[in-house]
Amino acid sequence: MSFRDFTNQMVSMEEICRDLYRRHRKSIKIKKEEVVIKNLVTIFNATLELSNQKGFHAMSLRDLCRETELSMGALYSYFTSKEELVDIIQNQGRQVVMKVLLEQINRGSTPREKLHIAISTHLYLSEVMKQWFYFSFMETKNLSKDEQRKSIESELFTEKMFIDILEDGNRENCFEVQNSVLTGSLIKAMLQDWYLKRWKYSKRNITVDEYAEFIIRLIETFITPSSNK
Amino acid sequence: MSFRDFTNQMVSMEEICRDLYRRHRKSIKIKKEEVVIKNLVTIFNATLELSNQKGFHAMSLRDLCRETELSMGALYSYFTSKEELVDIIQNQGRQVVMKVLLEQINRGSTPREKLHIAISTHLYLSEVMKQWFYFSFMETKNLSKDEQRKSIESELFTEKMFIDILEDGNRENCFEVQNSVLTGSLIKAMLQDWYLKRWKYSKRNITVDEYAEFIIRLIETFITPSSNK
DNA sequence: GTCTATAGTGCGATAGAC
DNA sequence: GTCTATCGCACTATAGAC
Repeated sequence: MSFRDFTNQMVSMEEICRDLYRRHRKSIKIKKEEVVIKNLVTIFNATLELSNQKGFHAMSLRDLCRETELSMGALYSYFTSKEELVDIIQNQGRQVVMKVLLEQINRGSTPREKLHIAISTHLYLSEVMKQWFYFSFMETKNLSKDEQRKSIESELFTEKMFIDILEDGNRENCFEVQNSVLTGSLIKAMLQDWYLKRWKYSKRNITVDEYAEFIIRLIETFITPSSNK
Repeated sequence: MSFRDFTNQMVSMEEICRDLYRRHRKSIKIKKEEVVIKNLVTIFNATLELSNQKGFHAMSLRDLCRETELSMGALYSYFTSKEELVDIIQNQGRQVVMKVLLEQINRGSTPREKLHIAISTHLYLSEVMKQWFYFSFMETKNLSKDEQRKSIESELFTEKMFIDILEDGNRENCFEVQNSVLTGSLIKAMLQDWYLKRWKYSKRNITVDEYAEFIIRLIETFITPSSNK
Protein backbone atom coordinates (compact mmCIF):
# COMPACT_ATOMS: atom_id res chain seq x y z
CA MET A 1 0.00 0.00 0.00
CA SER A 2 1.31 3.45 -0.93
CA PHE A 3 0.93 6.55 1.22
CA ARG A 4 -1.86 7.83 -1.03
CA ASP A 5 -3.87 4.62 -0.56
CA PHE A 6 -3.24 4.82 3.16
CA THR A 7 -4.56 8.36 3.58
CA ASN A 8 -7.74 7.50 1.68
CA GLN A 9 -8.72 4.86 4.20
CA MET A 10 -7.36 6.55 7.33
CA VAL A 11 -9.82 7.82 9.93
CA SER A 12 -10.30 11.60 10.17
CA MET A 13 -9.88 13.83 13.22
CA GLU A 14 -13.69 14.19 13.35
CA GLU A 15 -14.13 10.43 13.69
CA ILE A 16 -11.43 10.25 16.35
CA CYS A 17 -13.11 13.02 18.35
CA ARG A 18 -16.56 11.47 17.93
CA ASP A 19 -15.25 8.20 19.27
CA LEU A 20 -13.61 10.04 22.16
CA TYR A 21 -16.80 11.91 23.01
CA ARG A 22 -18.97 8.79 23.00
CA ARG A 23 -16.62 7.08 25.44
CA HIS A 24 -16.27 10.11 27.74
CA ARG A 25 -19.79 11.51 27.51
CA LYS A 26 -20.03 11.67 31.29
CA SER A 27 -17.08 14.01 31.87
CA ILE A 28 -17.97 16.56 29.15
CA LYS A 29 -20.58 19.12 30.15
CA ILE A 30 -21.86 20.03 26.70
CA LYS A 31 -24.64 17.84 25.34
CA LYS A 32 -25.00 18.66 21.63
CA GLU A 33 -22.81 16.12 19.88
CA GLU A 34 -22.08 18.23 16.80
CA VAL A 35 -21.01 21.22 18.92
CA VAL A 36 -18.71 19.02 20.99
CA ILE A 37 -17.05 17.40 17.98
CA LYS A 38 -16.47 20.72 16.24
CA ASN A 39 -14.91 22.32 19.31
CA LEU A 40 -12.89 19.26 20.30
CA VAL A 41 -11.31 19.14 16.85
CA THR A 42 -10.46 22.84 17.12
CA ILE A 43 -9.06 22.48 20.64
CA PHE A 44 -6.92 19.43 19.86
CA ASN A 45 -5.49 20.89 16.67
CA ALA A 46 -4.71 24.18 18.36
CA THR A 47 -3.10 22.40 21.32
CA LEU A 48 -0.90 20.31 19.04
CA GLU A 49 0.06 23.36 17.00
CA LEU A 50 0.90 25.59 19.97
CA SER A 51 2.60 22.85 22.00
CA ASN A 52 4.81 21.84 19.13
CA GLN A 53 5.88 25.44 18.69
CA LYS A 54 6.66 26.29 22.29
CA GLY A 55 5.96 23.24 24.47
CA PHE A 56 2.75 22.31 26.27
CA HIS A 57 3.84 23.86 29.56
CA ALA A 58 4.76 27.13 27.88
CA MET A 59 1.44 27.24 26.05
CA SER A 60 -0.94 29.19 28.27
CA LEU A 61 -4.67 28.65 28.24
CA ARG A 62 -4.92 32.25 27.06
CA ASP A 63 -2.85 31.27 24.00
CA LEU A 64 -5.33 28.47 23.47
CA CYS A 65 -8.29 30.86 23.78
CA ARG A 66 -6.81 33.10 21.09
CA GLU A 67 -6.12 30.19 18.74
CA THR A 68 -9.47 28.42 19.18
CA GLU A 69 -11.50 31.65 19.44
CA LEU A 70 -13.15 30.21 22.51
CA SER A 71 -13.26 31.80 25.96
CA MET A 72 -11.61 30.44 29.07
CA GLY A 73 -15.00 29.31 30.37
CA ALA A 74 -15.85 27.51 27.13
CA LEU A 75 -12.53 25.65 27.15
CA TYR A 76 -13.19 24.38 30.64
CA SER A 77 -16.42 22.76 29.43
CA TYR A 78 -14.30 20.28 27.48
CA PHE A 79 -11.69 19.39 30.06
CA THR A 80 -11.35 19.85 33.79
CA SER A 81 -7.69 20.91 33.91
CA LYS A 82 -4.79 21.63 31.63
CA GLU A 83 -3.26 18.35 32.67
CA GLU A 84 -6.36 16.40 31.68
CA LEU A 85 -6.15 17.95 28.22
CA VAL A 86 -2.66 16.57 27.61
CA ASP A 87 -3.64 13.15 28.99
CA ILE A 88 -6.68 12.89 26.69
CA ILE A 89 -4.63 13.74 23.61
CA GLN A 90 -1.92 11.24 24.49
CA ASN A 91 -4.34 8.40 25.21
CA GLN A 92 -6.58 8.91 22.22
CA GLY A 93 -3.61 9.13 19.86
CA ARG A 94 -1.99 6.00 21.24
CA GLN A 95 -5.22 4.08 20.81
CA VAL A 96 -5.59 5.08 17.16
CA VAL A 97 -1.95 4.22 16.40
CA MET A 98 -2.17 0.80 18.02
CA LYS A 99 -5.44 -0.06 16.32
CA VAL A 100 -4.26 0.88 12.83
CA LEU A 101 -0.86 -0.78 13.24
CA LEU A 102 -2.29 -4.11 14.38
CA GLU A 103 -5.02 -4.09 11.72
CA GLN A 104 -2.52 -3.54 8.94
CA ILE A 105 0.09 -6.01 10.13
CA ASN A 106 -2.48 -8.78 10.30
CA ARG A 107 -3.00 -8.37 6.57
CA GLY A 108 0.50 -9.69 5.89
CA SER A 109 1.10 -13.41 5.72
CA THR A 110 4.89 -13.89 5.68
CA PRO A 111 7.32 -12.27 8.13
CA ARG A 112 8.85 -10.36 5.21
CA GLU A 113 5.46 -8.97 4.23
CA LYS A 114 4.63 -8.11 7.83
CA LEU A 115 7.93 -6.30 8.25
CA HIS A 116 7.28 -4.18 5.14
CA ILE A 117 3.78 -3.37 6.31
CA ALA A 118 4.87 -2.55 9.85
CA ILE A 119 7.57 -0.15 8.67
CA SER A 120 5.37 1.54 6.03
CA THR A 121 2.31 1.80 8.24
CA HIS A 122 4.28 3.30 11.12
CA LEU A 123 5.74 5.90 8.76
CA TYR A 124 2.38 6.61 7.12
CA LEU A 125 0.73 7.03 10.51
CA SER A 126 3.44 9.40 11.67
CA GLU A 127 3.01 11.35 8.44
CA VAL A 128 -0.76 11.70 8.78
CA MET A 129 -0.51 12.37 12.52
CA LYS A 130 2.87 14.10 12.51
CA GLN A 131 1.82 16.72 15.04
CA TRP A 132 0.58 14.10 17.43
CA PHE A 133 3.71 11.97 17.16
CA TYR A 134 5.99 14.92 17.81
CA PHE A 135 3.78 16.07 20.67
CA SER A 136 3.64 12.62 22.19
CA PHE A 137 7.42 12.28 22.16
CA MET A 138 8.21 15.75 23.47
CA GLU A 139 5.60 15.89 26.22
CA THR A 140 5.94 12.44 27.75
CA LYS A 141 8.31 13.56 30.45
CA ASN A 142 5.85 16.26 31.60
CA LEU A 143 3.05 13.78 32.26
CA SER A 144 2.04 12.32 35.61
CA LYS A 145 3.99 9.23 36.63
CA ASP A 146 1.04 7.03 35.70
CA GLU A 147 0.68 8.49 32.21
CA GLN A 148 4.43 8.26 31.70
CA ARG A 149 4.24 4.59 32.46
CA LYS A 150 1.53 4.06 29.85
CA SER A 151 3.59 5.94 27.29
CA ILE A 152 6.66 3.78 27.93
CA GLU A 153 4.57 0.63 27.77
CA SER A 154 3.26 1.71 24.40
CA GLU A 155 6.77 2.40 23.09
CA LEU A 156 7.90 -1.03 24.21
CA PHE A 157 4.80 -2.66 22.78
CA THR A 158 5.36 -1.35 19.26
CA GLU A 159 9.03 -2.25 19.51
CA LYS A 160 8.05 -5.76 20.56
CA MET A 161 5.89 -5.96 17.45
CA PHE A 162 9.00 -5.50 15.31
CA ILE A 163 11.07 -7.89 17.41
CA ASP A 164 8.39 -10.58 17.11
CA ILE A 165 8.26 -10.25 13.33
CA LEU A 166 12.05 -10.57 13.16
CA GLU A 167 12.03 -13.68 15.36
CA ASP A 168 9.23 -15.27 13.35
CA GLY A 169 11.39 -14.69 10.30
CA ASN A 170 14.30 -16.42 12.02
CA ARG A 171 12.16 -19.46 12.81
CA GLU A 172 10.88 -19.67 9.25
CA ASN A 173 14.43 -19.22 7.90
CA CYS A 174 13.55 -16.22 5.77
CA PHE A 175 15.60 -13.93 8.04
CA GLU A 176 18.90 -14.39 9.81
CA VAL A 177 18.76 -11.91 12.69
CA GLN A 178 21.49 -12.21 15.29
CA ASN A 179 20.19 -9.63 17.75
CA SER A 180 16.48 -9.11 17.22
CA VAL A 181 16.11 -6.76 20.20
CA LEU A 182 18.79 -4.33 19.02
CA THR A 183 17.63 -4.63 15.42
CA GLY A 184 14.08 -3.82 16.49
CA SER A 185 15.28 -0.82 18.52
CA LEU A 186 17.17 0.55 15.55
CA ILE A 187 14.18 0.17 13.25
CA LYS A 188 12.16 2.20 15.76
CA ALA A 189 14.96 4.78 15.95
CA MET A 190 14.86 5.26 12.20
CA LEU A 191 11.07 5.49 12.12
CA GLN A 192 11.23 8.05 14.87
CA ASP A 193 13.55 10.31 12.93
CA TRP A 194 10.86 10.78 10.32
CA TYR A 195 8.67 12.76 12.71
CA LEU A 196 11.36 14.21 14.97
CA LYS A 197 13.31 15.72 12.08
CA ARG A 198 10.42 16.35 9.72
CA TRP A 199 11.85 19.77 8.70
CA LYS A 200 14.99 18.09 7.37
CA TYR A 201 13.23 15.60 5.13
CA SER A 202 10.73 18.20 3.88
CA LYS A 203 13.50 20.56 2.86
CA ARG A 204 15.15 17.76 0.92
CA ASN A 205 11.89 16.78 -0.78
CA ILE A 206 12.14 13.21 0.41
CA THR A 207 8.71 11.57 0.36
CA VAL A 208 7.49 9.18 2.99
CA ASP A 209 7.38 6.40 0.39
CA GLU A 210 11.03 6.96 -0.51
CA TYR A 211 11.99 6.98 3.15
CA ALA A 212 10.03 3.76 3.79
CA GLU A 213 11.65 2.01 0.84
CA PHE A 214 15.10 3.06 1.94
CA ILE A 215 14.72 1.77 5.50
CA ILE A 216 13.25 -1.49 4.24
CA ARG A 217 16.20 -1.94 1.89
CA LEU A 218 18.72 -1.16 4.67
CA ILE A 219 17.13 -3.62 7.08
CA GLU A 220 16.64 -6.35 4.48
CA THR A 221 20.29 -6.16 3.48
CA PHE A 222 21.16 -6.72 7.12
CA ILE A 223 18.80 -9.59 7.92
CA THR A 224 18.60 -11.56 4.67
CA PRO A 225 20.50 -14.87 4.97
CA SER A 226 23.64 -14.82 2.80
CA SER A 227 22.44 -17.95 0.95
CA ASN A 228 19.46 -15.97 -0.43
CA LYS A 229 21.52 -13.08 -1.79
CA MET B 1 39.54 3.38 21.08
CA SER B 2 37.17 1.86 23.64
CA PHE B 3 34.79 3.86 25.83
CA ARG B 4 37.12 3.43 28.79
CA ASP B 5 40.06 4.92 26.87
CA PHE B 6 37.81 7.73 25.70
CA THR B 7 36.66 8.76 29.18
CA ASN B 8 40.25 8.87 30.44
CA GLN B 9 41.21 11.54 27.94
CA MET B 10 37.91 13.45 27.87
CA VAL B 11 37.80 16.94 29.34
CA SER B 12 36.00 17.39 32.67
CA MET B 13 33.11 19.72 33.50
CA GLU B 14 35.57 21.90 35.50
CA GLU B 15 37.75 22.45 32.45
CA ILE B 16 34.71 23.23 30.31
CA CYS B 17 33.51 25.81 32.83
CA ARG B 18 36.98 27.33 33.22
CA ASP B 19 37.19 27.78 29.48
CA LEU B 20 33.72 29.30 29.45
CA TYR B 21 34.59 31.74 32.25
CA ARG B 22 37.80 32.91 30.61
CA ARG B 23 35.94 33.70 27.41
CA HIS B 24 33.01 35.44 29.15
CA ARG B 25 34.87 37.14 32.01
CA LYS B 26 33.21 40.46 31.17
CA SER B 27 29.60 39.33 31.65
CA ILE B 28 30.12 37.50 34.95
CA LYS B 29 30.13 39.74 38.00
CA ILE B 30 32.11 37.49 40.33
CA LYS B 31 35.87 37.88 40.19
CA LYS B 32 37.41 34.95 42.07
CA GLU B 33 37.98 32.31 39.41
CA GLU B 34 37.76 29.33 41.75
CA VAL B 35 34.42 30.52 43.17
CA VAL B 36 33.04 31.03 39.68
CA ILE B 37 34.11 27.60 38.41
CA LYS B 38 32.72 25.79 41.45
CA ASN B 39 29.34 27.52 41.20
CA LEU B 40 29.10 27.28 37.43
CA VAL B 41 29.64 23.53 37.59
CA THR B 42 26.92 23.28 40.24
CA ILE B 43 24.51 25.49 38.30
CA PHE B 44 24.97 23.70 34.97
CA ASN B 45 24.66 20.24 36.46
CA ALA B 46 21.55 21.22 38.41
CA THR B 47 20.01 22.87 35.33
CA LEU B 48 20.61 19.78 33.21
CA GLU B 49 19.23 17.52 35.91
CA LEU B 50 16.08 19.54 36.58
CA SER B 51 15.41 20.37 32.93
CA ASN B 52 15.69 16.78 31.87
CA GLN B 53 13.20 15.80 34.56
CA LYS B 54 10.53 18.39 33.87
CA GLY B 55 11.69 20.64 31.02
CA PHE B 56 13.65 23.89 31.20
CA HIS B 57 10.56 26.07 31.07
CA ALA B 58 8.88 24.14 33.86
CA MET B 59 12.02 24.35 36.01
CA SER B 60 11.62 27.47 38.13
CA LEU B 61 14.58 29.44 39.42
CA ARG B 62 13.34 28.49 42.88
CA ASP B 63 13.86 24.84 41.94
CA LEU B 64 17.35 25.79 40.84
CA CYS B 65 18.03 27.62 44.14
CA ARG B 66 17.01 24.53 46.09
CA GLU B 67 19.16 22.22 43.99
CA THR B 68 22.28 24.41 43.90
CA GLU B 69 21.87 25.69 47.47
CA LEU B 70 22.41 29.19 46.16
CA SER B 71 20.05 32.13 46.58
CA MET B 72 18.17 33.87 43.80
CA GLY B 73 20.60 36.80 44.00
CA ALA B 74 23.64 34.55 43.78
CA LEU B 75 22.29 32.79 40.71
CA TYR B 76 21.81 36.09 38.94
CA SER B 77 25.53 36.85 39.39
CA TYR B 78 26.28 34.09 36.90
CA PHE B 79 23.72 34.87 34.21
CA THR B 80 21.53 37.83 33.38
CA SER B 81 18.32 35.96 32.59
CA LYS B 82 16.92 32.46 32.52
CA GLU B 83 17.12 32.54 28.76
CA GLU B 84 20.82 33.40 28.81
CA LEU B 85 21.42 30.35 31.00
CA VAL B 86 19.96 27.99 28.43
CA ASP B 87 21.85 29.70 25.61
CA ILE B 88 25.21 29.39 27.42
CA ILE B 89 24.70 25.70 28.07
CA GLN B 90 23.71 25.00 24.47
CA ASN B 91 26.61 26.93 22.97
CA GLN B 92 29.31 25.61 25.28
CA GLY B 93 28.15 22.02 24.77
CA ARG B 94 28.06 22.33 21.01
CA GLN B 95 31.58 23.72 20.99
CA VAL B 96 32.98 20.82 23.04
CA VAL B 97 31.18 18.24 20.88
CA MET B 98 32.45 19.75 17.63
CA LYS B 99 36.01 20.06 18.86
CA VAL B 100 36.25 16.48 20.12
CA LEU B 101 34.53 15.00 17.04
CA LEU B 102 36.81 16.76 14.57
CA GLU B 103 39.96 15.98 16.59
CA GLN B 104 39.16 12.29 16.71
CA ILE B 105 38.08 11.90 13.09
CA ASN B 106 41.31 13.44 11.88
CA ARG B 107 43.16 10.57 13.52
CA GLY B 108 41.69 8.13 11.00
CA SER B 109 43.33 7.68 7.63
CA THR B 110 40.90 5.62 5.51
CA PRO B 111 37.17 6.38 5.08
CA ARG B 112 36.40 3.09 6.82
CA GLU B 113 38.51 4.06 9.82
CA LYS B 114 37.02 7.56 9.90
CA LEU B 115 33.49 6.13 9.81
CA HIS B 116 34.26 3.84 12.76
CA ILE B 117 35.78 6.70 14.72
CA ALA B 118 32.95 9.10 13.91
CA ILE B 119 30.27 6.64 15.05
CA SER B 120 32.13 5.58 18.22
CA THR B 121 33.16 9.09 19.20
CA HIS B 122 29.64 10.45 18.76
CA LEU B 123 28.30 7.67 20.95
CA TYR B 124 31.05 8.07 23.56
CA LEU B 125 30.44 11.81 23.69
CA SER B 126 26.72 11.32 24.13
CA GLU B 127 27.45 8.82 26.88
CA VAL B 128 29.81 11.12 28.81
CA MET B 129 27.57 14.14 28.20
CA LYS B 130 24.24 12.31 28.11
CA GLN B 131 22.42 14.98 30.08
CA TRP B 132 23.63 17.68 27.76
CA PHE B 133 22.66 15.79 24.60
CA TYR B 134 19.16 15.10 25.87
CA PHE B 135 18.82 18.70 27.05
CA SER B 136 20.07 20.07 23.77
CA PHE B 137 17.58 18.03 21.78
CA MET B 138 14.56 18.69 23.98
CA GLU B 139 15.09 22.41 24.49
CA THR B 140 16.00 23.53 20.99
CA LYS B 141 12.47 24.54 20.11
CA ASN B 142 12.25 26.81 23.18
CA LEU B 143 15.27 28.88 22.18
CA SER B 144 15.24 32.25 20.44
CA LYS B 145 15.04 32.09 16.66
CA ASP B 146 18.73 32.90 16.41
CA GLU B 147 19.82 30.16 18.79
CA GLN B 148 17.50 27.70 17.04
CA ARG B 149 19.26 28.48 13.80
CA LYS B 150 22.66 27.74 15.35
CA SER B 151 21.35 24.46 16.71
CA ILE B 152 20.04 23.36 13.31
CA GLU B 153 23.29 24.36 11.65
CA SER B 154 25.18 22.23 14.11
CA GLU B 155 22.90 19.24 13.48
CA LEU B 156 23.43 19.59 9.74
CA PHE B 157 27.17 20.05 10.19
CA THR B 158 27.67 16.78 12.04
CA GLU B 159 25.42 15.04 9.55
CA LYS B 160 27.52 16.47 6.72
CA MET B 161 30.59 14.99 8.42
CA PHE B 162 29.09 11.52 8.00
CA ILE B 163 27.95 12.21 4.45
CA ASP B 164 31.45 13.40 3.48
CA ILE B 165 33.06 10.27 4.89
CA LEU B 166 30.62 8.10 2.94
CA GLU B 167 31.29 9.98 -0.29
CA ASP B 168 35.06 9.80 0.22
CA GLY B 169 34.60 6.06 0.57
CA ASN B 170 32.67 5.97 -2.71
CA ARG B 171 35.45 7.80 -4.51
CA GLU B 172 38.10 5.48 -3.12
CA ASN B 173 35.95 2.43 -3.96
CA CYS B 174 35.93 1.09 -0.41
CA PHE B 175 32.22 1.90 -0.06
CA GLU B 176 29.31 1.62 -2.44
CA VAL B 177 26.78 4.12 -1.10
CA GLN B 178 23.81 4.86 -3.32
CA ASN B 179 22.23 7.61 -1.26
CA SER B 180 24.82 9.16 1.02
CA VAL B 181 22.48 11.85 2.34
CA LEU B 182 19.81 9.41 3.50
CA THR B 183 22.43 6.99 4.79
CA GLY B 184 24.04 9.81 6.78
CA SER B 185 20.66 10.84 8.19
CA LEU B 186 19.92 7.33 9.33
CA ILE B 187 23.31 6.98 11.02
CA LYS B 188 22.51 10.16 12.94
CA ALA B 189 19.06 8.82 13.79
CA MET B 190 20.58 5.68 15.30
CA LEU B 191 23.20 7.64 17.24
CA GLN B 192 20.45 9.87 18.55
CA ASP B 193 18.48 6.98 19.94
CA TRP B 194 21.34 6.21 22.32
CA TYR B 195 20.73 9.39 24.30
CA LEU B 196 17.02 9.86 23.67
CA LYS B 197 16.13 6.36 24.88
CA ARG B 198 18.94 5.91 27.40
CA TRP B 199 16.54 4.28 29.91
CA LYS B 200 15.82 1.47 27.45
CA TYR B 201 19.42 0.54 26.77
CA SER B 202 20.37 0.81 30.44
CA LYS B 203 17.61 -1.55 31.47
CA ARG B 204 18.81 -4.06 28.89
CA ASN B 205 22.43 -3.75 30.05
CA ILE B 206 23.63 -2.86 26.57
CA THR B 207 26.98 -1.07 26.78
CA VAL B 208 27.92 1.83 24.57
CA ASP B 209 30.67 -0.29 23.00
CA GLU B 210 28.18 -3.01 22.07
CA TYR B 211 25.83 -0.42 20.61
CA ALA B 212 28.65 1.18 18.61
CA GLU B 213 29.78 -2.16 17.22
CA PHE B 214 26.25 -3.09 16.23
CA ILE B 215 25.60 0.13 14.32
CA ILE B 216 28.97 -0.13 12.58
CA ARG B 217 28.15 -3.69 11.53
CA LEU B 218 24.70 -2.70 10.25
CA ILE B 219 26.05 0.20 8.22
CA GLU B 220 29.04 -1.70 6.88
CA THR B 221 26.80 -4.51 5.65
CA PHE B 222 24.82 -1.90 3.77
CA ILE B 223 27.67 0.04 2.19
CA THR B 224 30.35 -2.57 1.54
CA PRO B 225 30.63 -3.31 -2.20
CA SER B 226 29.37 -6.82 -2.97
CA SER B 227 32.73 -7.75 -4.57
CA ASN B 228 34.41 -7.34 -1.15
CA LYS B 229 32.01 -9.60 0.74
C1' DG C 1 29.97 37.35 47.05
C1' DT C 2 25.69 36.12 48.90
C1' DC C 3 21.53 37.00 51.15
C1' DT C 4 16.37 38.44 51.95
C1' DA C 5 12.48 41.02 50.60
C1' DT C 6 9.57 42.51 47.27
C1' DA C 7 7.93 44.57 42.82
C1' DG C 8 5.46 43.47 38.88
C1' DT C 9 3.56 40.15 35.66
C1' DG C 10 0.91 36.41 34.01
C1' DC C 11 -0.75 31.98 35.19
C1' DG C 12 -4.75 28.22 35.98
C1' DA C 13 -9.12 27.95 37.57
C1' DT C 14 -13.96 29.35 38.85
C1' DA C 15 -18.39 31.83 39.68
C1' DG C 16 -22.14 33.93 37.89
C1' DA C 17 -24.20 36.79 34.07
C1' DC C 18 -26.38 36.17 29.68
C1' DG D 1 -23.29 26.84 25.63
C1' DT D 2 -20.41 30.72 26.07
C1' DC D 3 -18.70 34.89 28.07
C1' DT D 4 -16.41 38.26 31.37
C1' DA D 5 -14.54 39.32 35.73
C1' DT D 6 -11.77 38.10 39.24
C1' DC D 7 -9.21 35.30 42.81
C1' DG D 8 -5.04 33.45 44.66
C1' DC D 9 -0.74 31.95 43.50
C1' DA D 10 3.94 31.28 41.41
C1' DC D 11 6.88 33.16 38.44
C1' DT D 12 11.29 36.17 36.87
C1' DA D 13 14.00 39.76 38.09
C1' DT D 14 16.02 43.39 41.04
C1' DA D 15 17.37 46.46 44.96
C1' DG D 16 19.70 46.98 48.99
C1' DA D 17 21.38 44.80 53.48
C1' DC D 18 25.29 42.29 55.25
